[in-house]
Amino acid sequence: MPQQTNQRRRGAALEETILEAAWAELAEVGYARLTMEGVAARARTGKQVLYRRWRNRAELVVAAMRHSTGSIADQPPDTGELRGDVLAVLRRMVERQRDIGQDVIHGLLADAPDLDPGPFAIMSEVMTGVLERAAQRGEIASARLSPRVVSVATNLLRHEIMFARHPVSDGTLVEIVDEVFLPLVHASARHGH
Amino acid sequence: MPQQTNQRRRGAALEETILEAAWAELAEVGYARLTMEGVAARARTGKQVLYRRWRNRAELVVAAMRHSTGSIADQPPDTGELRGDVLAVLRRMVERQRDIGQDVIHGLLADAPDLDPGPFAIMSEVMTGVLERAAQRGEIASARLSPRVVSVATNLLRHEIMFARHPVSDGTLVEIVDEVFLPLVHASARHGH
DNA sequence: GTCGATTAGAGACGCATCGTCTCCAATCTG
DNA sequence: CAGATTGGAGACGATGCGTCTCTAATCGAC
Repeated sequence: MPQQTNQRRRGAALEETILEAAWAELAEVGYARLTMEGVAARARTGKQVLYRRWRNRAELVVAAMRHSTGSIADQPPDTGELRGDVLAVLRRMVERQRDIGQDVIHGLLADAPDLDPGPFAIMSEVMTGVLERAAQRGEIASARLSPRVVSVATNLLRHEIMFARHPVSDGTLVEIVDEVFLPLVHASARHGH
Repeated sequence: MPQQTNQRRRGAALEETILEAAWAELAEVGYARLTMEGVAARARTGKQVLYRRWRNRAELVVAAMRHSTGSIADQPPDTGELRGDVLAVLRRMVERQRDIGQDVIHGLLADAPDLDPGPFAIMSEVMTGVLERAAQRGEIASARLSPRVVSVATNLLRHEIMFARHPVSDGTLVEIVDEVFLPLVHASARHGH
């Protein structure tokens, strides 16, 4: 008779299982109905094991998101053209929204108002990079724009994502870029800095 | 011995009491910890009376908000100048945010994703009015701007309200108006919409 | 005014989930 | 091998949900 080791998981391996269980649960029942007991059951472990690692649902979900989706900053776009780059960034945000789900964003905002704002601020940096490359190509006079202008496209899109009832359409992205972002970039050039 | 009528409240009077109780509860414990039992207790009535009128917490809170705060559309600003009018609108939004509380907005978004979007769309109309009056004064060439541009200031502010950890500063409003909204309005004029 | 219809006031109920706690056994460390 | 750590499982009290039930106050029709 083969030795029936129970193969009890621990440490990192266990953590991985839990985060994947949380991610699956999120996809299946959504944030509002995700429960600690549900995740524990799916991961075949006890609640205590979850609470040992994360203080609450919000923290667990944030960890699961980090584990299962990459950062947009990882692969900056490079289409060789400012407009294409900006659109690419926005499209990636929309894609990410689809993966994560609107209800998760709403839920996290409600549950964890003191959430780390880092992941939001990072879009500013991505846009700064895009603009700098456009300036190097000579597409725009200078990348020295007001931070407000730099982040206007990503902020408008985030607003759209928060309040729209349907997935944000590509047409919306094009509007944001062509009617708001690019005109502002060019207007700034005209008036110096 | 005076007749001791119990003065049992009904109908509109009772409803008023409840909405005020909900509003007070909201101010005292916030949305996340507002409970139906709490509101009922404060209004000295039973839960059933609440559930007879509103299907859930979110609906009750929305009703309480409507009852206790006016609409921004009620008194359109008139400073005689486009910039002043837009700033006045944004300031009123901030004021309203202060009255209502960020956590209420987050909570409602999470609890009632199918919330009536009317109250949001209305800001677009307010801005349209402001722009039309500016056009009549001859301040701008035409009020026929892209809807995206018309609502850019209010949308950016709403984004700020959603994600900012502190009350939105007046400086932020000025930035939105001077660095984004007005440049866009003028740029549109140049290219003739 | 009397009388039925309505609905306020109060709270019990069953359910779900929270976050804590307890227990035993599997696994790791030395 | 022995002791320490941690996983697996679930009981526990607390809380609040939304429903239901019961009595009594009030209303409207006559």
